[in-house]
Amino acid sequence: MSELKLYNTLSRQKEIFEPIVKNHVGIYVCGPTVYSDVHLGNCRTFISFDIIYRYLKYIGYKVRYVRNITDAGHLEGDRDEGDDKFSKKARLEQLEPMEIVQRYTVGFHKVMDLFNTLPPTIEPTATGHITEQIRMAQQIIDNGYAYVVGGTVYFDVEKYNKEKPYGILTNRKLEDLLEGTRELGGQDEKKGRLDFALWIKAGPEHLMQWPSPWGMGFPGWHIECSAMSEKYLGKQFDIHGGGMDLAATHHTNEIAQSQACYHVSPVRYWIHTNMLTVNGVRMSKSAGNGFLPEELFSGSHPLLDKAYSPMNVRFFMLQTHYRSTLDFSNEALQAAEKGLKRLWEAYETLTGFVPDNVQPSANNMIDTGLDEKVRKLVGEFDENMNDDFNTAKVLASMFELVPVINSIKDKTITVTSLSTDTLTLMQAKFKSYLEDVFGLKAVNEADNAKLQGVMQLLIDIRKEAKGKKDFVTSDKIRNQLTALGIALKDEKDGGMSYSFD
RNA sequence: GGUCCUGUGGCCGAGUGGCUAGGCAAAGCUCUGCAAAAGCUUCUACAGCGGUUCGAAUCCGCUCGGGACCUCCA
Repeated sequence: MSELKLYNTLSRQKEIFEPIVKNHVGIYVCGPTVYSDVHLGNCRTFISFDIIYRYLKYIGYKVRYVRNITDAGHLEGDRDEGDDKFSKKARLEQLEPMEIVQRYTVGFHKVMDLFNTLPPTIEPTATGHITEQIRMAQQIIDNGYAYVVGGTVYFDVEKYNKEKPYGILTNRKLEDLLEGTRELGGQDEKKGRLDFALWIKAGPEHLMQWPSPWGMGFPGWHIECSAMSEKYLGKQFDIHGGGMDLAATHHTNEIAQSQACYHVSPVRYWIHTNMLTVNGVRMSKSAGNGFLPEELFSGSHPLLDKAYSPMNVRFFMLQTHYRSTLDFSNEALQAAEKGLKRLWEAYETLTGFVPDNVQPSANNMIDTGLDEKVRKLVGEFDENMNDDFNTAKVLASMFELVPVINSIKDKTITVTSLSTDTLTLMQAKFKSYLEDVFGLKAVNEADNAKLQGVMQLLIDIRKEAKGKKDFVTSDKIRNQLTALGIALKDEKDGGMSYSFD
């Protein structure tokens, strides 16, 4: 099998993945800021990393997957003087900040569960790691890369840049970055325009504040990820991920903080996922074009024609590479829905095949050409995932196998055309990929025993009617079931099957 | 202005210089009491203009268009 290659933002090219500790992977992903509902764009990132996490496990790594919950310190405005997002929302709704945090954390977990994403192995919160953040800020001060002004601690970007390239992650020079920044006003207390706060002095109006060596205050946004990733993954770890929008500021600052604190570059591979767009424009909270998962599942959003299931959306996302933007539209979702149905039904059919152990005779010779084609396509699953997690290509290979599966079902091809090994391999790989790596599951839990009994009864009655050429009765059964969203299909061998829309 | 990404057939979308991506839609055929499903077949595109090359969607240059980041956002 080929080696896993992944695109590293730091080098702007695909690199062969080599973990720091053999057989183990440490991965940190920036999680949500829980002051409002997660929208679908947020979900895309977490679903992408869920698949990366699942794949790393699938190829045998022991993975420690840390994804934080930001529940403090994220400022509302673009300056270091705004209120914290939680305080603001809490004041607005007359709630405790922690009630806000709890509500949206629970909501986030519920949505992640609907999308069938696995929980991270550690999910630390910023408020649970205040002392770690204070300690780190202090160390950065002691190392000479931060300074205190009136109870606020600032990171000295220009000093840091003299030793290490500050803009390394997004390939920017400090001078260019400075150009894009406004002049410091008279009110500003920080020395450099790019300096950012590690710790922020709290005023009496701030609802969330903690004691520190510099007085009462709360942590800056970037320090939490540096402190928590170091605590659980070490001073240097394998993979750090997040949305592309975080690279330029948040992740750039994380690198600077960790480097200034521990004198080592914290992350080996930076992975960034691209944005979800609506009509070509990025979905975001501030643009007001966000889709809530609920609106999608219920079809209540004005731009949607109908409801789409979580698995439908997950599949839709798999059809695009994680580093490409993905545009969200009715048409695309409907196409994905039909594609998933076709693929999933083929998968269920495949699962039902029993490998034939009969010795090949003149009548059931193995079709070597077909057998090789199947093996080749199945082999491509791993190859394509190893190529920077190309889920779209894996699905393409799977779809090419669908006609083979359906032809076996229709007896156009005999099961014995494939060797037992090949058939078993195909079954195993489909299961591994669709369920374990892609995290898809059957949309309709049709394994309700009573419902199955009723369906079997209707099928028997219809068969009898058809046998007597009583097509009025047989059509009535089928048509009424269709109206209920149950498709009854006559199979080639005289049997009948059904599926739920 | 700076740093990048991007422009693929009706739509969505993969694409490592030479081999049919794939999905959806559409058309025809087969199967079928009818239908649905399924199978087979058809639709063979790479923004424009130059260049490199035996050969480019893929590399280089220019032009035009779209987007992201540089300020809170996955």
